[in-house]
Amino acid sequence: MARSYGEGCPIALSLDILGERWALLVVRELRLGSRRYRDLEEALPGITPAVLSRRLRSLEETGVLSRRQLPPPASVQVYALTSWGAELEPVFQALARWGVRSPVVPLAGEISADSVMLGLRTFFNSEHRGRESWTATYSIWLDRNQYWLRIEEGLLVDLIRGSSAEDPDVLVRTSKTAWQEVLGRKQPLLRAMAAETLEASGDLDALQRLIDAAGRPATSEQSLLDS
Amino acid sequence: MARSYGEGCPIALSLDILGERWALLVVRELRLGSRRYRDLEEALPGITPAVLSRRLRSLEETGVLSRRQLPPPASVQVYALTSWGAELEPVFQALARWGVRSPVVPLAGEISADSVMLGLRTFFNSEHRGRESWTATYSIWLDRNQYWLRIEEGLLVDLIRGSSAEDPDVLVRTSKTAWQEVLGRKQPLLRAMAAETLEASGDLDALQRLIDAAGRPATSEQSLLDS
DNA sequence: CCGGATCCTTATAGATACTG
DNA sequence: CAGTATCTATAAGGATCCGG
Repeated sequence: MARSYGEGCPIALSLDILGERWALLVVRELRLGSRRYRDLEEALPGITPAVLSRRLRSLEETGVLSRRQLPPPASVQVYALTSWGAELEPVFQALARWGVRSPVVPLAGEISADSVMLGLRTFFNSEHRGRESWTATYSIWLDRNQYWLRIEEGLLVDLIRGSSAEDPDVLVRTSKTAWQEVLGRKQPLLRAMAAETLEASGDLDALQRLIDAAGRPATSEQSLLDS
Repeated sequence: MARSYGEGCPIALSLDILGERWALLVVRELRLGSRRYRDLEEALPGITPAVLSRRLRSLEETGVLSRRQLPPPASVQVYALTSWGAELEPVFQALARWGVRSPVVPLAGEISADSVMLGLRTFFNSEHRGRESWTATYSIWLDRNQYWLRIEEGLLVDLIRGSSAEDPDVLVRTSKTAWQEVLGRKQPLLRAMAAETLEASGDLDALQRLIDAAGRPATSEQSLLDS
């Protein structure tokens, strides 16, 4: 927040806080829970230590995130969103839904497993299948990354890294790319299982429902620009 | 869009397109309709011609806005959002709702009449008063700026600069600051009228409903940070 | 190792002047 | 009016180094 727009507009204020390069991506990396400096550096290829350090300080000062010392024996420092920082969720949702429809600049490049799972949350449509509602817990492994997901009465109420104490209703083991293809409807669930690129056990019906509900509205290759 | 984050994440793509300084504020200025270069320069105090020019070119190239020549006799060039650019509305809404709750950095400074009217739209809550629904048109003058607003069955369906062919149900003439005080519940409508800081004619009941529905959730002076 | 700070280079923004 | 051109000041990128 070095240079301010100096306006009384809440949008300008948000941009004063989040508008510098890398700032919003640093926040994005904290959406699934707290992370260490090293995790952030790794998740943001291209960021330099000096910039990451400045952003963390600035975002801490403005109340978006907080730094905390984990108790011994871990004793490491982690960064986590404040409750106000967590309220950026609608901003991410809006940006993701907008970006995915980009008609000129193509969406290309690598995407992290975290982002794939967050995309599931972003495009989760609880209105799917005529409000059919279900409740289930999922443990999803994408390569080496484990996620825990809980749907309650058709609403995605929980998505975290790691596992939970309880046993999940569905256990999925797959790769990031195979999971993306299934979510993007490029490959039906059963076909991925037959091809052994996706391994699933438990309530397969609940898994199919999740995939149906999280399907995104096609990434508009042909959505024309209205000049 | 010079430097790209080079990610396949739709959020990163959105930031590639909108993340440079001033870019999103340029777009903000087009939310109420097309504007000329000069209007933008005036509405964005501090922007330099070189930066404005670069942003306009870049936003045009990426499909956010378009440049068009108005037909003679006007024959001037104006900038307008493409339909995809107009889909940024949820992003602005989310950013404004978030920024207004900033717990550390205060919301201070000047705000344009346009932004005041857009704030009305952002905080418009169609659920107000137990879904009571109404239909009305409003012509609102804030100092020298005229706006036209239409509510249909409790939904804000139209907000533009200028006027319409038809006569409005309500006509309001006031200053930007007086209007802000009335919207912010610092001054009741009737008191502002008595003090002659606000002049209104027509369906005053519809005016009161508009004010009730657009009231924002207090700007959290005391909303504490959860460390 | 982890969590940065430092130094140098390059790119972008700010300021001001000027032109078709 | 709608921008370019030029110059200066910041901030970001890249590489290396340092203390716990």
